[in-house]
Amino acid sequence: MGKYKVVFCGTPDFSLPSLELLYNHPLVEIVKVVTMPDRPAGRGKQLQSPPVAEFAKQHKLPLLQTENINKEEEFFREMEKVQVDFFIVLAFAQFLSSKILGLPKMGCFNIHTSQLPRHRGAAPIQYALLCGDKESGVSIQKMVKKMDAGDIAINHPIDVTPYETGGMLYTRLKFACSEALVELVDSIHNDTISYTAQDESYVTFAPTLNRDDGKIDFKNQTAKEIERKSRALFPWPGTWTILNGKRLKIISLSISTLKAAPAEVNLDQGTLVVGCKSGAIRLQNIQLEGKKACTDSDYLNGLKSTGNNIELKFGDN
RNA sequence: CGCGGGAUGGAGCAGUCUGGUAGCUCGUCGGGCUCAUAACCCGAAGGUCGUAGGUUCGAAUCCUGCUCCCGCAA
Repeated sequence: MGKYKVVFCGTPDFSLPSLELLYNHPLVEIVKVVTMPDRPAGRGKQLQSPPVAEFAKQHKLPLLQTENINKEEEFFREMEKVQVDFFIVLAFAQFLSSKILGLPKMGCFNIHTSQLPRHRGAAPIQYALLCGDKESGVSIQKMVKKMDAGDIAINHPIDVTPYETGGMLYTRLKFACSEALVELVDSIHNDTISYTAQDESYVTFAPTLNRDDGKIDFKNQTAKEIERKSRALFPWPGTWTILNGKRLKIISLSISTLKAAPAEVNLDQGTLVVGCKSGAIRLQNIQLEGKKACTDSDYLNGLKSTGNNIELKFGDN
């Protein structure tokens, strides 16, 4: 019996463990890797290849970089000819048309980093933490035209720790995806695959986050909300606020027992404590724009060298 | 050549515009006070001011090249 002919669609480093697993899987032959085009990125806007493209080049896998997979006629005909068995789609950032969805014999499988139907959308990892979920996981669904709404083939739960950050959960799920993928290939191979329809009444959405979502408003958010947000959005997109008219990145913070009026500071213990709508937050590690990250006490020590009274104003204008 | 900030004893900063060989808050070390302390008091050590060159009687400070770090943006 021949290997399964598989197309892998993905873009960032998050896709790599799963791609690598398929690459090393004895039952799988990767007939094409599809990813986004090279983009100018970073300081100086250098052109950079997506990690998945790098991997494909390095291991001499057939690679297609495209802005829109649905418009790649040649790719479509080629895949039709080789009779692809299934697609694996993970962090691809493109929609697949129904034409593509119907191309492979067994359909297209999407690996999603939450237990569907909870947290459909682009940012399920952060939303799990924002919502204070005790459990997260990986679902593999058979893709349909509606976003993240397909029947579930594999459900692979993992626990969430109370101190978990977005980055930590991201990393754990990155590898959990490849484990779920093993289960999927197994179930296909043993012909034990079964599908469960999603219960639409439990659907929640996790829309794309951007930098503005990381803004903290001490007047209108409680300490508890801010603490959760800080963990959920670390390290991306990160949380920040405006201090004395400049952007202040907040690397880490904790809930403080000290008291302070909303958006007012309390420096009584040599730490930077800011009052919230309710409760107060200590900003432990902060980074002023153009500066390196440092602790709150380092920052306060530095302010004293100016000799002036320390005035710290949080918020806009 | 996308925009911008920065590099000063171990840490975070001031001083740069208006050149005259360096200061603040911490930390460290020694001593004192205290039942004790992350608290307080006294004292000390520690810096070729990122790097190369230029201007000058004299450069952390003005000019030029280079390296590294960071915010925005993608």
